[in-house]
Amino acid sequence: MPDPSRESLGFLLIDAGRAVRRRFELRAAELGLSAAQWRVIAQLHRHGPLPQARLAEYMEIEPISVSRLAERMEKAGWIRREADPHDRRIKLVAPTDKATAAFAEARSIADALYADALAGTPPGTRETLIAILKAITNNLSPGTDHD
Amino acid sequence: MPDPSRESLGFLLIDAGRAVRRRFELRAAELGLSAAQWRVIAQLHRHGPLPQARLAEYMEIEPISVSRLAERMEKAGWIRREADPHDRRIKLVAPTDKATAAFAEARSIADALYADALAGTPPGTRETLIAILKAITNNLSPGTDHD
DNA sequence: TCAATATCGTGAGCGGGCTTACGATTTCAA
DNA sequence: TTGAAATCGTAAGCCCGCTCACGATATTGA
Repeated sequence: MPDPSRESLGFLLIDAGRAVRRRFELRAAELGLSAAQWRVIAQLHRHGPLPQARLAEYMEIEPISVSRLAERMEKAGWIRREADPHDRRIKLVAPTDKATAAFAEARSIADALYADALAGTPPGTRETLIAILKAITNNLSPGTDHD
Repeated sequence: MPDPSRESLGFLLIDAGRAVRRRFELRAAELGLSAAQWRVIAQLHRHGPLPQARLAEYMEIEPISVSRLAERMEKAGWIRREADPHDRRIKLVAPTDKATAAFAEARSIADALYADALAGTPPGTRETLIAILKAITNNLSPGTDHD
């Protein structure tokens, strides 16, 4: 039998993603930052202050998930949520100084982690993997117009 | 700036995994089977009836997660949980006929999904990706003795 | 102008992960 | 033999996704 579980692309993908997340959170535990929270901060540093709806698009999750996430992050002092002066529906999310400081830390944790993850693989593996993952996400995402 | 979010291996991995899971569950919705539940059934068909602790090891999740998952699956009629005659601590998990029937269905859904996911990529991409993902999981898992 | 439509954020409730902590068993070593 | 240690399953309580449903606000079109 062709090993219905271990050879399954989906299983492997989900396993690998979970392993990376688990390791990151283990090492970033003292920062008090989860993987999802780090993703938020990274988006904010990339794009500047954002409405929650925009954040949801960039992260490719649902607005309600951003709502909960932002609520916890605001409570923990990672972000501020300010009213948009031009549109009273919108809450503009911005990183605090604490978030900006943690960003660099988390980045280096992640870099070290990726090095660990790819240890022992041939050179160029990272680029190959990135290209494949982008293709997969593009192929499977409905609004297919990333990057 | 080197695109701190979109180029991040972790983000890409998590995004791709989520995209695959989302698509699978969309198509398997009429089976009433989630990705995690399908993983359980796949393990049972691979290994036969298992104690929950063994299932947790194979799936690389915590026993408590299996506990909840199995509880829901039992209620939905996917599995039975029987007492082990030789060890009263153990609950042996076995698939029902309903699960066995759904297994083949889900398998073909997954196969079609993987084909979609890798559409437009060079031949051999699948094998390359599988090899890399296995390496990552091995590198990052504590008990490192998989396949 | 003003009613229909679209967008924004969130409540309720659920699935699936996790850590920590526990009682019930079994196994093992003194 | 018996007490310590390991193993099994689960309760409690959290984070992070989701669908469905909703009020509030903007935008648009008749």
